[in-house]
Order: sequence, then structure tokens, then C-alpha cells
Amino acid sequence: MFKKVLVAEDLDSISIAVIQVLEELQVPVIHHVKYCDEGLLKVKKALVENEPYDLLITDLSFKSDHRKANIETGDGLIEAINRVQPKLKKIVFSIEDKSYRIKTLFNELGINAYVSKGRNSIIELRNAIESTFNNEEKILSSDLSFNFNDKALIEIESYDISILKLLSQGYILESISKEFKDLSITPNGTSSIEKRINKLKIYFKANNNVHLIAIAKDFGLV
Amino acid sequence: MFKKVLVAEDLDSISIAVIQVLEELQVPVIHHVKYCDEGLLKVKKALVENEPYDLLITDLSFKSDHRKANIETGDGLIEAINRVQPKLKKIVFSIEDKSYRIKTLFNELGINAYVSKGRNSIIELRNAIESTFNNEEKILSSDLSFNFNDKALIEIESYDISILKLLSQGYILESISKEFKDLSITPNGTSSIEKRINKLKIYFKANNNVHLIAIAKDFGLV
DNA sequence: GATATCCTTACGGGAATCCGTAAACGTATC
DNA sequence: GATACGTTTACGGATTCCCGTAAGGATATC
Repeated sequence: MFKKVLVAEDLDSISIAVIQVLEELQVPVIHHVKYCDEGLLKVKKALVENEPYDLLITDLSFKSDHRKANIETGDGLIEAINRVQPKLKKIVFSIEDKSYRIKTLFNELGINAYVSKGRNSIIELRNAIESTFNNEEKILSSDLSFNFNDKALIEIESYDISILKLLSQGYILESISKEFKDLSITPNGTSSIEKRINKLKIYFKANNNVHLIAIAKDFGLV
Repeated sequence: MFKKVLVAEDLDSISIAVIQVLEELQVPVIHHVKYCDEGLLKVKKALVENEPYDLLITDLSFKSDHRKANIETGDGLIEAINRVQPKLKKIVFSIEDKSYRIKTLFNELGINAYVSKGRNSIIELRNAIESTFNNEEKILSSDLSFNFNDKALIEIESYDISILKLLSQGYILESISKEFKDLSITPNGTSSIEKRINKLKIYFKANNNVHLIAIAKDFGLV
């Protein structure tokens, strides 16, 4: 079993249960952080001291509070860790259940397992830890039934997300076009952006831009 | 201390910790349900058997799954329980931290305490349970710093929420007007609704309707 | 190099919004 | 009943969105 595990989870009500699982699995060293920044520090320190972690279990969303944080999300934490210890095994334990979000975690951040917080997630988490230890790949908790080959949501790319983000911030077409030109994002003509928004509206069955943003928010895209 | 407590919480990773707290407080009977419907049933059954609960601890949001549910939220559960056992003491334990939402819980559903899930919420929950037992009123966990007398968000009333809801569903002004006429909600002229949307835009510093809905989503108003 | 194809951009008319002003209505007061 | 006041509704012009069509540009194929 794993020898040294780091848990990044802000809610104490949840970390208690996660740590309990690790104890049951007889993990000798279990560390727990409530802030992403702290997590990165611990990983770096462990590397320097030549006693690196061999597993990270992290949440995705962290509450912000009075402390100013450099890294605010689990995504960010993983990204930062990938730069210093890319081979660290990573399990994400989060409430998020949107296939788009989860796929990018596997494909772009190289996580080993995703466990969705739910009614029977503790046993799922336990299984995921064991499977990860046995070098299985792309482990998904069983309540997530989407297919990895499903192209549907992969088609939505970062370009679309950028448009949706700006729309949700109150930008009008012309401003988006200008912003894209400044950032050298192409295509950036108002027409092209308009066309793309149209596709999104068809895809999400949205009546208008207001509706579209409401749906995008529900999907956790922005 | 309380003699019979019902915990309504779908996430097993959280309920473990909540139940642990109740055990530490020496509550002799602790029941736990993962679905709202089940919670209502248990409360009714306990009443019939003349062994009613004396405390409810509930989450607000419950994941939906294959099971078809009549009550889908903690709000709904409390509302239903209020009809059969209005004097039952109620603590809400949720991640929600929007003052608007929390105020309505106290004012309209008569909850006794609100504990926000956070980095030190278990001790807060424990305190809230004890305070509730001692008949203290309107207990808020300490990380929620808003003022009960703060008028700001109280001004947003259900009429505004209705407008925002319909907007977020892709309705145009005229359709909203028609819908309001059907439901006998007044005022229902397109002009009045337009004016109200304008006020909301000013209030939330939104540039346009798209922006407004994005903000409303963030605030958890719709 | 001619042709086809795809992608990007431009343009224009109609619909919905944004925003200010004014009329109609309801209620209270005298 | 006349007046005043606040709320609701109506109207109109400017802006933006919406949606279709078409022109311009790049690339691939022959």
C-alpha cells in the first residue's frame, strides 16, 4: 500500500472520513492540508527532503476566506504539482459530476482516478485508492456512467469557454472581438464569434444568450 | 442533551463526521437518511409511535440519482416537516454561504441554527447543537459575518426571483409578461418587468441581461 | 494554375434589449 | 368629487442581438 499520502480538502467534515479510510488501509504517513498553497509547499518540501509523497487525494473547489491564496482550486494544485513531481499519483475526490470537467482532468492533468462524492463514495474512494496502487488507469467511481469515448462534450473547446466566460462577464460581441484581438485569439471577427455562439446555442438548445449562459453555469463551464 | 436526532445528509463522507459529533455529545438515538423523502417518513413514523425526534440536522442540496424523489432539497424537507411537527428544532448544515438564502431559512422556515460547512465546521456544528439545546435563537456559525439587520439582500423578493428564473430559462420580456398574467402575478406589463430588471442590473452592477443571469447564478438565486 | 472546399469576415434586415419620457390607473386625502 | 402621489403601463429611439446570405481568404487536389 501507499506509504505517504497527502490529502487536500478544505471541509473538515469530509477530511475526517477520508483520513479514516487511509488509516484503515494502513497508510503509515497521512498528511492533511486545508489550503492548496499549503499542499504545494508540502509536496516541494517532501521532495527536497527525499521523502516524496506517493499519492495525492484532492478536492476541486476550495472555499476562499480571509487568507490570500495563490492557488485556489484543486485543478491549479495538480497543475502546480505536475511541474515539480509529475509522476505523483493523483486521485480527485469531488462533488463535480460533469463529464466535460472530469475528462479534462484525466486528459490534461493526468489524474489516475476520479471519485464523485455521493451516497456511497467512501467505499468507492477506498476501491480507487487500491486500484491506483495496482497501477490501474483512468478509474471512475461507478455512479459516473459517462463514456470516455463519447465525443459530445469534447467538442466544446477552450475557445468556446473563453467566449462563454466573457459573455458571462457582460461583454457584448464587439468587446469580445476586441478582447480576442488583444489576446491574439483567432478567429476574432464579430461574425465568427457570433457564429460560434450560435453553434453553442444549438448544441445546448438555448433560446438566446441569456439562456445559454444560464445553461453554461449549470454545466460548470464558466 | 437531545434524545433523538435525525440527520439528513446524502454524502456519506460528511454524515460520518456529523454522526461522530452526535455520539460524542452522547445522543442516545441517532438516525441517518440519505434522501429527503425518507427523512419525512421517519419524522411522521416517530410522531405516530409517540417517540418524536427532538432535533433535525439537514443539508440543503441533495444529489439526484435513479430514485425518483418527491422532496429534492433540504428546504423542501423542512417545509414538509413544519406541517407535521412545526416545533421540531432544526439545524441546517450546508456549504451555502449566501446571506439571502440563509436569511429566508430563518425567517420563512424557522430554523434554529445555520452552520456553514467549512474548514472548522465540526466544532461549529457541535456548538450550534449545544446552543440550540439551550434554546438560543438564530445561531450562525462564526465564519458567516453578515448582519441580520442588513437590508441589502432582503430587498430582493420572490417577484425578482421569478423574473430571474424565467430569464434564465430563455424567456423574452413578452413571454415573461404573458406567464405572469397566466399566474396572476402583478405587475405584469412588459414595461414594469423591464423596469424591475433594470433595478436588478443596477443593484448587481450588471452590464446587460446575460451578465445579470451569470451573477444571479453565482449568488445562487436561481 | 484552375477548381473545390473550408474557414473567416462582412453586411443587412428584423427582433429584442436598453433607457428615457409620458400617459393611465389606483389609492389616499381633503 | 377634485387633487395629489405613487405605481403600472405605454411608447419611441438607440443599441445590441439574431440569423441568413454572401464575399474574401487559405489550403488541398488535380
